[in-house]
Amino acid sequence: MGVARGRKATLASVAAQANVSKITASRAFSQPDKVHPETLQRIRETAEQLGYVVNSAARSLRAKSSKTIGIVNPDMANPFFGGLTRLMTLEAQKLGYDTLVFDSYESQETEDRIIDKLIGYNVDAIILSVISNDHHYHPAYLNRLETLNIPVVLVDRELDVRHCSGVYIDNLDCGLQAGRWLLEQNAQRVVVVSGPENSNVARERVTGLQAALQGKVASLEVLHADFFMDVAWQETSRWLAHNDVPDYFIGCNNQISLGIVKACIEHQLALGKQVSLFSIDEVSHAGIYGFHFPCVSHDLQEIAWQALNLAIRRVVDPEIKPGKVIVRGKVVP
Amino acid sequence: MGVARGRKATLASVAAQANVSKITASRAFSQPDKVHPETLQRIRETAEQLGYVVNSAARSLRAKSSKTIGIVNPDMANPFFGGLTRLMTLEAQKLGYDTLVFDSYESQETEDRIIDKLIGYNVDAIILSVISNDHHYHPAYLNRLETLNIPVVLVDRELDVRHCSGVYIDNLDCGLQAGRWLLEQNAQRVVVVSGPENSNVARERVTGLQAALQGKVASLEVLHADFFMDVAWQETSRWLAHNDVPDYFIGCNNQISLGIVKACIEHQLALGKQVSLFSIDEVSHAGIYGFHFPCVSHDLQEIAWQALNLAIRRVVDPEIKPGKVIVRGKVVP
DNA sequence: CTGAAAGCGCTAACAT
DNA sequence: ATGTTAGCGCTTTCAG
Repeated sequence: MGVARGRKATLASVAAQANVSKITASRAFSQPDKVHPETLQRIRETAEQLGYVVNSAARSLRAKSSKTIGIVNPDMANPFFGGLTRLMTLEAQKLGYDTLVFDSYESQETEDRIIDKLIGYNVDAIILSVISNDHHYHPAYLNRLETLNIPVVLVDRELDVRHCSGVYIDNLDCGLQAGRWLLEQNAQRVVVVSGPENSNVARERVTGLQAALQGKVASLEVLHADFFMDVAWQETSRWLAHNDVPDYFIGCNNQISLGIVKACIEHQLALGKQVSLFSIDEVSHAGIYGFHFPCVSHDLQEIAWQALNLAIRRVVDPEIKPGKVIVRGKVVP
Repeated sequence: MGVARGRKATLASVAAQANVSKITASRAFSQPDKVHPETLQRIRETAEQLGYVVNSAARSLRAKSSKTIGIVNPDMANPFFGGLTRLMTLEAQKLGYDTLVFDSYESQETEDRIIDKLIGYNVDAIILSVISNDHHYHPAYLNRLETLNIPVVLVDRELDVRHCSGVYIDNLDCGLQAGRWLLEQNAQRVVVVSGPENSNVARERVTGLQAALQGKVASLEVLHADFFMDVAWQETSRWLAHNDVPDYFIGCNNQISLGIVKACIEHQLALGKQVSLFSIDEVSHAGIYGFHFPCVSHDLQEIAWQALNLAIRRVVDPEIKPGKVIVRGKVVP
């Protein structure tokens, strides 16, 4: 429609057409309140007509802030991270920021590359769930981000890094709450399927469970899997082959719980009758398939909001120190 | 490490340090084969040491190609789109392209905004699953994209737009294959839970089913839901309350099938015994919860590859006309 | 294989 | 409220 073929409308063309200077046209899009309403409208109309859209690349290059936040997750297919990302994106939108979302596929190399990419895009901050469960994971890019004064907010997987903010789950409390709830149910024989041994998240949850249950139940056994479904399924299955059915299985995250479900069903155990499952994190699709598993659930909305808040705060005022927020889950019986 | 605080290393700084001109340093990252190996290595080392990363914004601004492809989906939480996106991203990587991934949240307004954003990022092409099921949906941005010569590849949801490439599923064939398979199982009373009436995808699948089954089964009824779980669940549930249990339910996509599962289980029907389910698209988590539903399954890897191929082809040679690829599913019994 | 100059589209800093 | 100038970091083009 009246646009030269293959030629992109620029601020210059809009400005010329609307009889204003480039900078006024610029302000019409970045600081509309500093432009006279009539002028503003004329510019807006011209832009519309020319099909003009702001060139983010040029803006990022010149402006102090790109109004963009990077989000990096190890596995977007995991509903915990996928859901969180969607909520953070919505939250960012409200604050006038775009998000650039990347999946690191649980790969360290990919994570490295993505962070470089995000630096290259001049993001104002990075919200990051690292691929590692190890508290002492310290990838080289963290130093670079510190040097560049790009605020980092870690989510869920905690690292021992002073210059990063963090939103973490109170994992000890998760375990404690879960344990207390099980006591109320008079659970006697309890089997915990936990995550990898080097994972803080896993360890703390187990510690909480043990603190609440030790000595108060007939037996408390801990299996170690990792945070993926398959291993948890195999471990549970193996265990079931050699032991009597317990009162309760406890899954230490959503993927593990799925593994437990699969194993129990394969062993033809009536879940909820012969054996029960308590999950930390909600169990995907349970309701659809006719199950209800009590769990400790986390308010993703809250986590998303906190993460964004921690990020933006430091973007707006670089003097502000990194913050740390601990989010507590609650039992959904 | 030796980097000035808060100051980003630039090509100029790398070049100075390595005793070469900016352009040689530039080539070291964009066309390494055109730089003498020794020089190359010196530049690379200097860059490493300075923590230099290419500034994508500046590159996108100046270069012909940003080596970036935009991906837009209506719902990343749907495993069909989520999975596809992951595969397309991997495929793009192999070809040396980055992807910018956005979720339109099934909202037209968001879709509009995202497309503008992508134009602003100077993406080389856009791979798009639109929010609408309507064949005649024709958002204004499509004209803009045509004018700008930005190739568009539509995925799954077909639009009647000449200048867009497309990767579509052979929906009629889906229905036919499903129908034939049901005949082999001697299905007699069949209930199809379909998508919205204005959806081509839904209509074609139903047409295929009807063509295969009409007159060859005792009864064939079609319910209309939409492509989300909840409505399919309610419709199925309502139907079950007033009718005898059929031999087979057919779910016209993965979300609908989940709705059917939920309704059947709530009505205490033994899935696979009292009533069976055939799904178009795989049913999420079925295996975990102890079910196996025969389905028509689509090779996401193939779809992802085709989409990328169609996109890149036109990026590389703008003279190439939009292409259209139809992908056929196959029955997984 | 390497370089010098020009400029992509935008906005910060300073005018007016 | 609006304009002028300069320059962000890179790659294109033309030149050796």
